Amino acid sequence: MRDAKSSITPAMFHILLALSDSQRHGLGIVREVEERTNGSVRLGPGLLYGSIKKLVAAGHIEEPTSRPPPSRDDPRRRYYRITRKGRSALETEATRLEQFVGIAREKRVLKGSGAV
Amino acid sequence: MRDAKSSITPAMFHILLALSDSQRHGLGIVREVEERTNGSVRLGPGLLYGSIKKLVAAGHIEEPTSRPPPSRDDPRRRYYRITRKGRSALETEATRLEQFVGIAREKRVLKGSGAV
DNA sequence: TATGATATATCATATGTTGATATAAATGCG
DNA sequence: CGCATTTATATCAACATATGATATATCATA
Repeated sequence: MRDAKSSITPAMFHILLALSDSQRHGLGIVREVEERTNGSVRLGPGLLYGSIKKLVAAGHIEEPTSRPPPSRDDPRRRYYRITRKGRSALETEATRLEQFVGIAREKRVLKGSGAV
Repeated sequence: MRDAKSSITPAMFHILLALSDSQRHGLGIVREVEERTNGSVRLGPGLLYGSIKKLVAAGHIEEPTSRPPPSRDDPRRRYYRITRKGRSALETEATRLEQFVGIAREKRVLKGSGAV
């Protein structure tokens, strides 16, 4: 919906979150997101590579010059790391979601979270 | 992105959340959402009425038989209230968002929330 | 050296969002 | 009262985002 000032898409949020603690390649991002969310978020190839392209264009992520040691590397892979700008956008979005969860808690939508 | 088993859209989430503590009419929903989110979520007419139509079709919300006393009513309004099914879908989505915020916290993306 | 797994990439289609436009009735005021 | 403004619902074309099939190539291994 109409968000206050240009924010990231849900797919971009998950990609940035996956890159927030480590650089990863495309399918590495997919695995991290799937594991962390218990399979509730699954990024298909169209969404993944399309979103990566936009995130690079926006300066939210970039390809690092360094790669893992050849023993653990695979030349087909393209690695990405989050930029300062990307981390800032991610933080903004995480804070927004936190606010939504807070509203849900106030309205007693979430089970077992007595506090108001 | 590809969510585990048919879930609601972001717009539907906010509409259900606005209806979770009171029945409201269309523009009443818009106001509630805008206030609660500090203006960060704004529902335009296309998204509002389109989403309402789908939520009714899905059995997540319904039009109540009772209306406010004539003194406070406006016959142009169409009121809606959340159903059991809608509340369940809302709870599921709120729990998902809570999980995402938890991940962000673990990855130290959110400022001033020391705990891991 | 074949086979399956991994990896990136694109595309047509489907779904979701935006904002302009339309229509009409309620409200406020000189 | 008469008239402008606000409130209210509704639709639509254009645009953005997501889905899943398809393509291509390389890697790992039996």
